[in-house]
Amino acid sequence: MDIEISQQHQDDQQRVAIFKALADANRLRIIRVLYQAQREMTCSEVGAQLNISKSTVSYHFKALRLVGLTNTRQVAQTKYLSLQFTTFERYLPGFLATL
Amino acid sequence: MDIEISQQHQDDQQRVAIFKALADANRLRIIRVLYQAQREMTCSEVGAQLNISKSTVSYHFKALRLVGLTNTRQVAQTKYLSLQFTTFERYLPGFLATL
DNA sequence: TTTTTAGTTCGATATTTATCGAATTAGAAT
DNA sequence: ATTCTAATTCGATAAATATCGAACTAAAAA
Repeated sequence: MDIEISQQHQDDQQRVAIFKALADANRLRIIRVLYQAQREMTCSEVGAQLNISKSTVSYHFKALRLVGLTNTRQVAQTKYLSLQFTTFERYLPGFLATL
Repeated sequence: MDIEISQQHQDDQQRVAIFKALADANRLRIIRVLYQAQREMTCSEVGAQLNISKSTVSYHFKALRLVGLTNTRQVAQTKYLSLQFTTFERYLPGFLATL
């Protein structure tokens, strides 16, 4: 019983973190761009497309990555971002399709 | 085209508001309690169950109501809260089942 | 080796937010 | 009319967050 409760509590921590990550217009835009492009994108690319400073984009990229909503693949100094679909499936099944 | 973009933007405003509303452990607990109870609940009732002060519960109730995640039915000075399923369906289909 | 490029981190700032107890409102019950 | 009950609002406070430009790091290119 205690185990179940604390498990639920832990899941809530993760849910809160994920919702926080999604509760920002720029991060939603980043997710949409990635979803619609159906491919990886770099920091600069997203920054240019959405007209946000590179430091801010970097900040948001990190926020998304930290809660497991995105993946990073690094090639030299360039980082490619993509959606981590399993996280969406698990915590927000059907959400991406609503974008 | 502009119409579609601004429509998308407006939807994002709503999405951000909804995610903000869900990005709080106490509000998630309130939603779970309402979902599992499968019935309306009052401010006091929820406050007692979750051990939160009544002013804080009232604050959270309002937050949930303002973004359309819950309904209120008032009887005299007592307010009964319930989930607004249509909002969940529209913006977070399948989410409630993950709780 | 110098210069360019991609991204991160830092410092500063302004805004938002969660929380509580106290005061308040409005209705119910005595 | 007084008292009790349910909920909201207020004031204060502490914590989190988004943003930018500037400084920095590390790798690629020249």
